[in-house]
Amino acid sequence: MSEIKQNKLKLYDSLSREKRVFEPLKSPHVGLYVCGPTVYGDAHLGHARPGIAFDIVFRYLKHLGYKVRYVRNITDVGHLENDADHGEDKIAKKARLEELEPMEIAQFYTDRYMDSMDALNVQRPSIQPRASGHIIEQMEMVSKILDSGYAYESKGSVYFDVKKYNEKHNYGKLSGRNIEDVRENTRSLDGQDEKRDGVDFAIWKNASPEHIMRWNSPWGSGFPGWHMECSAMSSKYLGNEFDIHGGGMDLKFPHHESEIAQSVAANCCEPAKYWMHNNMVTIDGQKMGKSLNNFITLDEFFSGNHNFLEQAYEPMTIRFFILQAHYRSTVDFSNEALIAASKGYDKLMKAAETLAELKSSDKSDYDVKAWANKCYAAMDDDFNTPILIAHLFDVVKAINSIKVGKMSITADDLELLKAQFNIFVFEILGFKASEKSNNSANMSGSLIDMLLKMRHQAKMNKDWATADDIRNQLTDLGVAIKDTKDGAEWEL
RNA sequence: GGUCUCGUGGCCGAGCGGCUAGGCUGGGCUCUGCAAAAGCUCCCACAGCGGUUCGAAUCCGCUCGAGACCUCCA
Repeated sequence: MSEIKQNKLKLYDSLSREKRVFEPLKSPHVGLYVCGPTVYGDAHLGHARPGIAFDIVFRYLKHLGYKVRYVRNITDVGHLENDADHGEDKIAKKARLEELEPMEIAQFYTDRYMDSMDALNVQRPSIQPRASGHIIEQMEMVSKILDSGYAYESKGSVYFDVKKYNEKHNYGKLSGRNIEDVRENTRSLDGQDEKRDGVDFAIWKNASPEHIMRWNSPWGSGFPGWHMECSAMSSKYLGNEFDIHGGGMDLKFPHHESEIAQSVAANCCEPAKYWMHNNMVTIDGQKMGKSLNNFITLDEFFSGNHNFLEQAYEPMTIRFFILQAHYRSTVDFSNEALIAASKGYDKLMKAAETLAELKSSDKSDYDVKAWANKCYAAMDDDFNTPILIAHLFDVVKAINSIKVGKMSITADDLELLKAQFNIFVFEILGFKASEKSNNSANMSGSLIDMLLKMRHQAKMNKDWATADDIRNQLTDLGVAIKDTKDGAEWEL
């Protein structure tokens, strides 16, 4: 039996709209389901948000000792287009344009998505199920809902009967709206005349002739409704009731709202004990998204190849930037903010190196335990990473002070500090030092050390011209020289 | 139009009844042959107007402004 760390983790539950103490249904096991990407385009900064936010949830829960099964789906089928492409699958549409197999497109962008997430040091979920691989499960769930009487068949499609559901249950409880408001504001969609009520939504959709992705079903040739995949796959891998369901705020309605209704109708219970929603990334104060066409892809950030970008940004800068804001707040993108994040991140990483070489003495001026407790308190308070990062910079100051000799630390405290610092920075926040150390780097390191010796000799002789010449030339090559009391240090 | 969020210093962003985070930027000082780095330090903000309170950025009301969802969206 594994030990769960003593903690008072609270998380904000979107359904009850309050912070609740986290208590898993079947401790030490935790089931976490997050809505993943629709793979018909490159991942942009907006996709990094839930990727990183729930990576933190995943990492922290594991750190606390829970056995977490993290499921994040890949949507490669099912989302309807509006406008000119009534009823045509988004992926199928793209496929037609590029004359590729739909699955080829899906695979291509799935791989690209994974690459981007890997670059951001987002840990891979335990399971990444594809919607197209779970058509049978989805059909089974549609049947169950029909059996329970909360759906009806109409012209080869199956619709969820919201009105009937709402008689006994509350459709709208998650997104905070009532069925009348929804009805009034529903615009006319394809297939509206097939529905008994405008608020009803398709759980199985009849495929029009030009629709490429289609499967035979008891109701005819078609494809699953928009929200079925998450309901079917979450219950398959995590059970009818699991702990946490996450996703972007923009999915609350209608996606998550409908998921709840489907699960109640099919399985007689609500799927998740806690609902978590990350907020949006904005650009010029507006949501960055596909529909507004104002997005910048992660690859573009990494390469700097975009008009908005003044420079390229390291993946870890993006990660740091996102974690400096709380996941439930919007973050506004700007070059200025990213450059600031980049500098702050470098400072943190330098401190990590300094810490590794720190020397202890016989007394401590820094209360390491109190510091660590504050860090845990920040994480326990709904994963408050900005506060955690603020505490990290507090200890960075202490680390630098100890190095300069203005503060001191005992061997025991130093050991604890190293352990906890690494836990918070690398294990929980998931940062990683940039990989500079390889053979050629070692070689150039030796060469730089040699040049520094020559410079030291020149300095002894008060030959400032030579000393400065060596330093300036190294600086031009991108090697920064820092003179300290113990001799010169350098970094790339 | 409906539902709901949010408006914090030069910028980004926490806090959500008192002790006024943190990062970036800018000024000063220490160290140093100079520089860089680091340390110390300064710049004490909470959209506006009322109200509650001994006390409000934090609670309530109104006004103004921004945004999200209501359609695929992370």
